[in-house]
Amino acid sequence: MKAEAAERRFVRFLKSKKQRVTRQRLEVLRLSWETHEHFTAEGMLTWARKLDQAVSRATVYRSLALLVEGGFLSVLERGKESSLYEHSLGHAHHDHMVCLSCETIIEFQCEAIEELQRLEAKKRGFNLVDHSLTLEGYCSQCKNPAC
Amino acid sequence: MKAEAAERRFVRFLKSKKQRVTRQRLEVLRLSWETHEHFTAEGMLTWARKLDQAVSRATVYRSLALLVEGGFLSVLERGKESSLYEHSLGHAHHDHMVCLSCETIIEFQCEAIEELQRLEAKKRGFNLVDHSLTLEGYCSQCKNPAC
DNA sequence: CTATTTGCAAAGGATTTGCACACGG
DNA sequence: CCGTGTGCAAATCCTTTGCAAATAG
Repeated sequence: MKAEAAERRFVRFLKSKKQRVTRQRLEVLRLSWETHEHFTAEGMLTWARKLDQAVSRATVYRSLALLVEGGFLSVLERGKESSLYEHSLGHAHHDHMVCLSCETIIEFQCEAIEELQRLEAKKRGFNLVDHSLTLEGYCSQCKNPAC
Repeated sequence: MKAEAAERRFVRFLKSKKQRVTRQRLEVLRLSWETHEHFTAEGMLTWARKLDQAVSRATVYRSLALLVEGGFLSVLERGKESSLYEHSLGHAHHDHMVCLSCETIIEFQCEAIEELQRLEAKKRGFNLVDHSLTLEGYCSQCKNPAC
């Protein structure tokens, strides 16, 4: 999805929630569309401050949460490490493999896994909303130090 | 696996790492075998203090990390929430469904999903070490408020 | 003996919050 | 204008760390 379309959709989303369209919120949305990498809240703050030195950390966090809630961004939580965000609208869902050595993130999709998840959920009368799957290991460029 | 067997194995594990067998470490191991629920570090601290008021929070955290490293416990990380631990040695691997409403945790196993994960990893020359899969949604007792 | 561990309290880091002011609709 | 949103700094929460004293082997 193009940045402009995302923006229009975000404005609609805000209005539907009776929330206001502010410069800061649009800025965070636009910036998140300008990269195809995963980014942190802190990274977003740095970018936003290049445009507007007054943007506050709190606003960046609040805007990111709003964008996640609206499905514009998806989050990759990393335990104690800061969360990574990526714009998701119009991107097919995917999961991640994270290299324990170089921290590279490889995205992958597997419809069969998704289907099995839905099946397992259904078996238990569980109403599936979302899921997160992360594979940990060593990427092809990093030898596994443990072996 | 029985508690005693786990204990013997833990002692062996510690020796192999040239680490010492201490009262505190054994206590944390034993206590983690006494419940079949998931527990937090703070919960473990509370239990441990019933036996020994002097146990420190730091030691509990350090022991839990050691037990995880040795494969005695597995962790369920929950973003900003505190991690949940459960004893895992001798338990088949399983994944979790977490109810967004009542927070109930349902465990499930699906060998087919595991197999597909291995396949996806192999495709990309990724040396798989571990994985975490969590399904979020609403359990059969909680109506999905969003619908 | 002497290298590890422990307990304590203080530090840490990511994220959230309270509040007065700014501002969108 | 009125109710949200923002910026700031302080607070929070879980977890980790530094260090002197205790202790395992």
